[in-house]
Amino acid sequence: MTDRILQAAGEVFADQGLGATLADVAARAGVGVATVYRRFANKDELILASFEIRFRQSQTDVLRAIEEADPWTGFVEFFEGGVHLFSQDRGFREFVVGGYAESVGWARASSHDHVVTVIRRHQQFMREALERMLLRCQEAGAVRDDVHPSDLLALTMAAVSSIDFGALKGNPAIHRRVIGVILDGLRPARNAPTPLPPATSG
Amino acid sequence: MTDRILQAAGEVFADQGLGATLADVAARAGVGVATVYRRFANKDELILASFEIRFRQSQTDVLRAIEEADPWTGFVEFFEGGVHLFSQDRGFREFVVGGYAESVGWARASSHDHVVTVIRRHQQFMREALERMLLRCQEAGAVRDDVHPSDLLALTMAAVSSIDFGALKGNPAIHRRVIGVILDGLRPARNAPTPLPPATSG
DNA sequence: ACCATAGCGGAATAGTTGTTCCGCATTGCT
DNA sequence: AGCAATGCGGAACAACTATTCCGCTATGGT
Repeated sequence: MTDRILQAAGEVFADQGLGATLADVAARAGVGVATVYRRFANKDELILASFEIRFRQSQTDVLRAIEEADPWTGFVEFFEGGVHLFSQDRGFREFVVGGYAESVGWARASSHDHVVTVIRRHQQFMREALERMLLRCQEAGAVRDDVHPSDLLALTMAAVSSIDFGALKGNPAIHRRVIGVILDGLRPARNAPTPLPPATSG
Repeated sequence: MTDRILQAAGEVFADQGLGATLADVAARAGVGVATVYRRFANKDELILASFEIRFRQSQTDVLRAIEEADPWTGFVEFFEGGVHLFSQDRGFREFVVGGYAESVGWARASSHDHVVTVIRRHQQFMREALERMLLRCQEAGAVRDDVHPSDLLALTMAAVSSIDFGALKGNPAIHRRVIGVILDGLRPARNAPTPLPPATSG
């Protein structure tokens, strides 16, 4: 039953965002709210648990990028694939872009500490992995030297945030074009721009 | 008194975001909530009115960019200056990035129509101006040809959203570096990257 | 000075949502 | 079957905030 709730939470948060009601989640899971609370201390814990699969996926994505033979190819695949992950989950976007992870919104329940710990651990992992990915690219001359790992986080968030713009404008693939521009901006030098993906696909 | 309320609203929304309470605004203005409601039909109208100055500023920024002798310089100044505007107003950021302008959040009161009209007018203006700015750059060979005006909006929002990341991380200038990368990505060709601004200034 | 009135502040209202509580059903044991 | 206990659903509770209402005050005219 825990699984059914997690599944429902994942779906509801993915398409309504974090503002979705626990009543919605419960209804979707076909259970009462109390049952949700019996399995998860509070909404934050539920959100966190429902995102654990996303955390894992993100981590897998970076690792794959690092293991890719060509550093730059790995980098590009991370950006495109990793960011694509976000395009399917509005809740996860709000979670990351909105800074929920470190803002007041998460200072609610007694489980605060646990939530913060899990998030910090994930952030730490991502930070280190991104740094390695970046360094590898820079050593190979694939990425300009003046980019810092924290820039990468910010650029990722920037790219992610453009997903909502596309969704809003009925142009769901526009974030791929934004990613294209950003990737080109990260190159040390180039004679011609890498063509952007068409505005409508994906 | 209307002015005092607007002033207070501007300040409160700027540093607490759109979630700020009308009680906060009233207190800041040194008046009761009822007085706020006597001057503005509801919260949306107040928000809108308090942002009108930002709308005007944004419009001025684009126009200046278009009138700048060198198209690319104008473009850069727009991005840096225009986006800088956002860095000082969390509410305005949420308004633009969060898609408040066209999302359900604004389907509240009876003033809905008025609010939507004003926003649409501003968006229309910005869209056209950005398009002109972009075209001018492309004709001068300063910006790659495959960029579309709607990409510009998305890129602007992406850059804006990175402001919050910087604020969160205690690195308030990181959005300037994000802008730097994006601008470089918009160039048709270049031999070396344009150096990014240092991570700590501004 | 008195009165009428416009305009104010803050309490009361209404709606939303996270969280808890309670009576009931179901299940498993004897 | 009878009983106990586990676990459920939904109603009740609490907190928050947009919005409205009401009694009072201050002002301006006579």
